[in-house]
Amino acid sequence: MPVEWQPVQQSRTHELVLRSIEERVFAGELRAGDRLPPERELAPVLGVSRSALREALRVLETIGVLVAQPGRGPDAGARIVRNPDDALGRLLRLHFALGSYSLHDVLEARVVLERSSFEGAACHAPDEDLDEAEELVAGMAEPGIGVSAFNDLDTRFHVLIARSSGNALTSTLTSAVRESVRPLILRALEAAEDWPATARALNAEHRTLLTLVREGSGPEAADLVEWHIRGLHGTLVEDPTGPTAP
Amino acid sequence: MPVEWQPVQQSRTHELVLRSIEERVFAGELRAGDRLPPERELAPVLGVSRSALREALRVLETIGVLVAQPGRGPDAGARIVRNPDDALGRLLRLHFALGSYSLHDVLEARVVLERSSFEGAACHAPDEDLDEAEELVAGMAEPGIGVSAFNDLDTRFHVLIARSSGNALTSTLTSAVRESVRPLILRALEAAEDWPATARALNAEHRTLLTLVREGSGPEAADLVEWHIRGLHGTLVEDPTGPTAP
DNA sequence: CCGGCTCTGTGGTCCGACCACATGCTCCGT
DNA sequence: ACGGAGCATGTGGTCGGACCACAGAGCCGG
Repeated sequence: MPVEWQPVQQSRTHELVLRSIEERVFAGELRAGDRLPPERELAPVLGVSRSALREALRVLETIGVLVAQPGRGPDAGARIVRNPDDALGRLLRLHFALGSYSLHDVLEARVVLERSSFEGAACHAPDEDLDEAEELVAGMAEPGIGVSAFNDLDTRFHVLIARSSGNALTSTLTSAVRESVRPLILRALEAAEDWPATARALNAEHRTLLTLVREGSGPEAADLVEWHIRGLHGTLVEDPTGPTAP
Repeated sequence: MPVEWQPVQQSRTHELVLRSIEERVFAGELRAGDRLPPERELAPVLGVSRSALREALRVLETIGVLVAQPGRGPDAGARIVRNPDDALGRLLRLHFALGSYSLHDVLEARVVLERSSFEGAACHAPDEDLDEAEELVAGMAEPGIGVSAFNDLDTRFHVLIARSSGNALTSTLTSAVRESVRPLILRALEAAEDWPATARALNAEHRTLLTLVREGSGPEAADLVEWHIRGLHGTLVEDPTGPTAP
């Protein structure tokens, strides 16, 4: 006796097409860089209309597994790629906007992921990344910097550290989560009572973080970034017009 | 002067439609449970063809933000939902198959996420979830259990703990990451030299984990699950036919 | 040799039609 | 008056064909 009922197999054509292409990927027959046949050829081979095929391709495109460009030549057509970041970012942004995740959940996830990022960065970050981070920190220290510009640089700082941690997966997740709360952080910073003082405090933390990473003090950097994130999120509030529990 | 060049705005119609719907979500005008107008009405309102609109809807559907079903009545049509798990799972599975992430990256991500899951579960897990976990552990302890069935139960165990941790986001991420390595773990278990002994060892760890969670020993549970995961991943190997560096 | 032109192939879009299905309504028989 | 069979309606899903915009390939003339 089966332990559980499974939802019956949907038979929408584009899902079948999608499954067919996915299987080729899982089997290793389709690899990054490969090109798919032109839509007008592939559709009749699969026995579906071009529309159905296109919807499947669109799905793969939103997952960040496929890009398509018109024209002619070696770069034209539909190609398998690996670009998960945009896809993951859009996914989390939308779901956060819909209230699938509470602010508290995002906070905890950020803490966990960025702790790992900074520990990894303390071990593996190449110098050029740290130099770039240095520039970002310097940019945030510019006197009279606007809230919006500060937020952009801060995002890039955290994302850069994540990328330099040497772990592509946690890097992607960190970026996506950070991006998903970007508008919220922006509003929080705009609501700050004494913006210059806030900026100075955050900058001091950034500079200390970078120093700890440079000298390889992973655990200390992790603790500080946790404190850094919790401090900032403490000033955030749930968007009153936005997501709430159902 | 802008600090950086931005890629020029693509003008593919379905992307404009997508952006338009996304903005409604971000603005809070579209909330979970809302219904979109029928495709045949919405397309002319947006000034696009039905095909272009449908491609945008398909994107939203793969993100887990929309479901559509034909027919008539209150449940028919396109509805805004919050179902990120399937979307995230498919995304990570495909990208892992394409080699966007190395096995090591996934291991570290699992460690970080599941540590957090078990710590959270030790604090907030409701008793009924732990009872269900108990059943799963008991199921895995059945003598003569097959590798495949064991793998299924093990997956459900880890996912259940993640869900009971009270954090929807880390839960989703944990599930997705665990699912993405499921086939790999399956092959590793199948290749185990002494499967019954392996199963016994894993079961002992599961039982101890559950006990630690029940008594609220978060840090100890986190340490054990890290050891548990690292031990299992140590037996895994990169798929020789599968993803490799470009 | 080179510059411009045309040809060709690609994805992107649009239109109109039909299909499958589930609901809601009507209408007839009891 | 009630109930069930059957039709009407509205929804997403699919299909086929046509056209558009664009970018490279190849030709042709200077």
